[in-house]
Amino acid sequence: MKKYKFFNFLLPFLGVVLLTLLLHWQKAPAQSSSIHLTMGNPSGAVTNTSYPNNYLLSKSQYALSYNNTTRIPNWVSWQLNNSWLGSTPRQDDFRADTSLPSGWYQVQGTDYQGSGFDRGHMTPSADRTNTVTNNSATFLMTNMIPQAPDNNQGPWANLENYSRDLVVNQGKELYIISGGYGSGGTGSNGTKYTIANGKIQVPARTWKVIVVLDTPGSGVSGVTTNTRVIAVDMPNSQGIRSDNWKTYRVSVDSIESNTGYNFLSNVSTSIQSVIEARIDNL
DNA sequence: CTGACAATC
DNA sequence: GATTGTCAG
Repeated sequence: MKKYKFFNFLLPFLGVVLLTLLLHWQKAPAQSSSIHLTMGNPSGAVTNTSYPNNYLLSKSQYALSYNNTTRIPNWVSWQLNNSWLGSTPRQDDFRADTSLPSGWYQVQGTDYQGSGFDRGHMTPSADRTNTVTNNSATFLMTNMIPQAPDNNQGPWANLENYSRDLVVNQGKELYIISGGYGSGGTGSNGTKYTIANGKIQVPARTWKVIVVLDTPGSGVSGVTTNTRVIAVDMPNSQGIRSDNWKTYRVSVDSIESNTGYNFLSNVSTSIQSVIEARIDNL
């Protein structure tokens, strides 16, 4: 009898503990737990097949909003710091992303062949060289957009190299978001609006937003009105190969108005309004 | 000139 | 795997 009385005494406490755990478990999926979405979720993407054109794919290596109409990501977002970098060689295993919801077309590793467009990485292979698994993940076709070779291998690649330099040689931590917008690009076989028999759309422009944190690990609170933000918007076209990426710098505000996305939404609006209006000039 | 990175065939 | 091209050191 004594034992039962003791249990009755404990019951309310047990109830509170269980309820607290339950609430936490329910809340967990709702928030963007991904480190790659530290600065925000630009389109409010959710992992819900009711929104096939803004479907959140959250991987340990990066997060993205997939568009099942264009068959390319709306945006891809990833963290870049020293811990992601190592000596793993490029895996080159371009392949379909089988994690897409069943019934959706899966862009094949071969779908860009003969199109005149590169399978342009959003999260670069060279930004994930710490393990074979992480490098290989960048070759999933959901991380690709059809990119004009002169864009991808020219100023776009140079900005990627510059970004890694900020991490390796200046100790920065970056939060990067990139994608395309508009319709119709000019690749090595001319202007196209779609490739792969109309299955995949070709964007007219490619854009990128890079938040440069002086203190790795400082997160959103490391962002001040002095924080450097590099944003670029360049044509998805041939003929720009030898252009300096710096000539394509714009404000985050201009990319927001062209894409309809809201960047850095986890940063206080008073800081956002300053750093999103500024055009990088370093 | 070489190595790293972006690719294609 | 071989080849092409750019860039940084």
